[in-house]
Amino acid sequence: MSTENHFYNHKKQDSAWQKKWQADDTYKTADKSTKKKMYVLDMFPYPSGAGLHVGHPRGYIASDVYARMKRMQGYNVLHPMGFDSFGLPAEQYAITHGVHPAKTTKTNIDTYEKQLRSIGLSFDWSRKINTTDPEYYKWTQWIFLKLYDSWYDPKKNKARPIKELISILSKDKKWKTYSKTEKEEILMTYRLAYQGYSEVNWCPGLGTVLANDEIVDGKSERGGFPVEKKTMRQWFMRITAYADRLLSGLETLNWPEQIKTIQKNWIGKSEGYEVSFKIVGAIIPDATVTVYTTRLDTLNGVTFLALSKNHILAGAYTEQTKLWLDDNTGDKKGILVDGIHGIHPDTKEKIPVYVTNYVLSTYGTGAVMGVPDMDERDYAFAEKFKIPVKKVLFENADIIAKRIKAKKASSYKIRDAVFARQRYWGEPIPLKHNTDGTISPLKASELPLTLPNVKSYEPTGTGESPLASIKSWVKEGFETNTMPGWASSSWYYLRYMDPKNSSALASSAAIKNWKQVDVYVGGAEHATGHLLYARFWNKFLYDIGITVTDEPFKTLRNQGMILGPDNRKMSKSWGNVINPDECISTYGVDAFRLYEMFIGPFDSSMPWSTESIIGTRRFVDRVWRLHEKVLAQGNVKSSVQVESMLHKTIKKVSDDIETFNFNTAVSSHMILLNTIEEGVISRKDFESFIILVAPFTISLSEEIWKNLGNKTSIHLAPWPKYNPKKIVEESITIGIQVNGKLRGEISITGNESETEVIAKSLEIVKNHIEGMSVKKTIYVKGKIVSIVVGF
RNA sequence: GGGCAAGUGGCGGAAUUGGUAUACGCGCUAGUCUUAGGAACUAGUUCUUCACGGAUUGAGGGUUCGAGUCCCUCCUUGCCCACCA
Repeated sequence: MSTENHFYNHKKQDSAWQKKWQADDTYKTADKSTKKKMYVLDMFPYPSGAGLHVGHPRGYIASDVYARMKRMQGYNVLHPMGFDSFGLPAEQYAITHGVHPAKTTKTNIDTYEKQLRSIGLSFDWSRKINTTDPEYYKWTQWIFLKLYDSWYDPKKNKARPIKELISILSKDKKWKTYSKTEKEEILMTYRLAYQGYSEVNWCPGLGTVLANDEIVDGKSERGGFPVEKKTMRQWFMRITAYADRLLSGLETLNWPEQIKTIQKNWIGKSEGYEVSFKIVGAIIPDATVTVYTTRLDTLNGVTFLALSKNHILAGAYTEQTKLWLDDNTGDKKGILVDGIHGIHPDTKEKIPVYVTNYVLSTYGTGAVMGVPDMDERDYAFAEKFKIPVKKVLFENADIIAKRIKAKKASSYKIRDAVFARQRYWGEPIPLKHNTDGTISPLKASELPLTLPNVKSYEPTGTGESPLASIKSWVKEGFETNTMPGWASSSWYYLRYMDPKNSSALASSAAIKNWKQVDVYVGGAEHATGHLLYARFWNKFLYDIGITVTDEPFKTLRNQGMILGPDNRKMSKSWGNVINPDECISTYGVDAFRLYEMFIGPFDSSMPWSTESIIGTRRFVDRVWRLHEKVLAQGNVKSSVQVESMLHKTIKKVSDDIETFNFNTAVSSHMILLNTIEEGVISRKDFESFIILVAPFTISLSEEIWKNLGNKTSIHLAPWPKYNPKKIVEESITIGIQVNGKLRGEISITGNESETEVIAKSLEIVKNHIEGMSVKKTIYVKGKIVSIVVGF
């Protein structure tokens, strides 16, 4: 026997078939189809200069296996890929190397696309999108303008056009007396995209403002630069308007519970009361401090009021004092507000008022009633400032509320999202600042507002974007901030539905057809960023009649991280990065895909093993040899065990792919192969087996399929059907327990009566029950015999 | 400090959801074959014991005829949020 035929030539097959699939448009998605639709989406990547490591494709291969099975099960599958390419890294590279970000972005996209193609992912590449393409970001800008032109009506619980708000406001006679600027200022407090002056996370190192989720341990996520508080003019997204819907919508989603919990906590809804305390001695007449509390039942124990430094009654402070109060990470700090005191609404006692660092200005009312007897923080503060601690006499909250006229109120942790970066490589915000201070949005027909070229990509350091240094840009009055990274990724799933449309972000027919993403695959790290923002935008687009479902992603699956062989996160600095190109070249794309799926449960993290991948390569070779055997053999029937195992495997693999249990699906393939090698398989059953592995082993299956005489692609062949009648068990062996310990086993067909089985079992384990009496017998059909004995 | 996961051989892990724990794969051991090598094939491989047997799913307790799976206490690891009133 020569050995040559006995190894599968992956290099030849991989490249040949990939060319063929591309030439044949095998994976092209039909815009119109009578088949049921299935939208399977990966979180699109940000193409970095480093290219892919073996951890990245795990999610892509999983979604690909799923999409392939669905295609073979007769669905019209939308499975696209694109690139999220605005953002800091390309810009930082431009600063250090002087290369235009557009150029870097193009190079990186090309590298990524080449790598993704080599993994044989069944994307419809004709739908590829690139967020830095003006034809794409035109629609990101268009959505921004819609948000700018909308307000949230809490009564109708949806977004409405701003002109409808104006007609409501006009009913008030006062409205006409306001100047144009005053009217604009009022409207700005309603717009869903609005400009505000707010304390933000300013990062001098990056020269930009950051969102909360871009800060890790008080430092910027990218670069690790320090972050400080600064009050600046910003664009915001009024995501807080959607807080309740973002919360209730979670219940309708088939998402991992962990992600739902994270979003729930992030939104942070709590129910309580607002209580007003009269203030005596303030300059403002009839001054009150309203606090938010979830524990109105402890009102009796209030001995002080604590205000945040931004509270209207907090007073003016020197820069130094402000800085001192800014630090709210360590000890409790506070200043007694001289000359004023509060009045307890129930007891009418005088209580002192403090400004403290531990009360957040952005939560509740920015003021807290201090109950040192109940609350640890209040106690720590009271102890430090020698404030008396009063023993709480609990009383029903509703009764107190009625008596002191406290209102029920809800509070949320979620904050409006900063929607501006003082950087260059992002979508321009399509607005003009007029000389009178008002703002004019661009018309839809004026979009896209394209990003101009600049000489220097360096941030100005004054908190302005490099765009501020372009005279023509500033002269036109264009906004110099750009959009943050999450803008374009908040709606891209809609663009794939109709990626080349120049008159709408996608045609309403396409959106009606594809509706929403059926299965969305990506990392869990986007729980409070992308996944929340995209839900918010989708809900807004639903309100204005663009999308047809309230939620964008029906089912979500998170992939676990692949660590280096040393169990550490893959990184250049550890030198533990495994490149997929090398794996594919050594073992072939099929062994690589199998191993990525076989390595362990899809959603858990695990180390890459450079030796274990040989196991899936052996599987590939064994299937190849089996196919040679099948081609050589005559017309044979499958052995009973093989046929039975085949049908068990059809059920198991179909179920496992459906539920993303890819590791056990591959394991079932291996068990089936082991069974086939010990028996005989018919040509027809072998075809079923090859189809069953085809979503994993794409080239191998295709080549074998051709050799079996098929003219069309296996990847469009119908998925095998499971026939329960084919599963025959001649006999099964079950255990016999005596007092809970396994003492023997018995072979049964399953047709015996309980008495029969028990009688035989007692005979088998008679040594273990000698001299004792049988107290109880249990027979769980087909599972176990349990005998209880005693003296 | 709060919340959420998870702990099973030398390694990655499986277990029909309360029914014979360690499937599948890697590695390892022995053998077969071969024109060097990486290969392939056959047998074995949780631990302990020459063996009969015994023990075993992070530790301890409980429920049950029966627990990796359910309940309680504790330990360890990972992730998320951290003065949210």
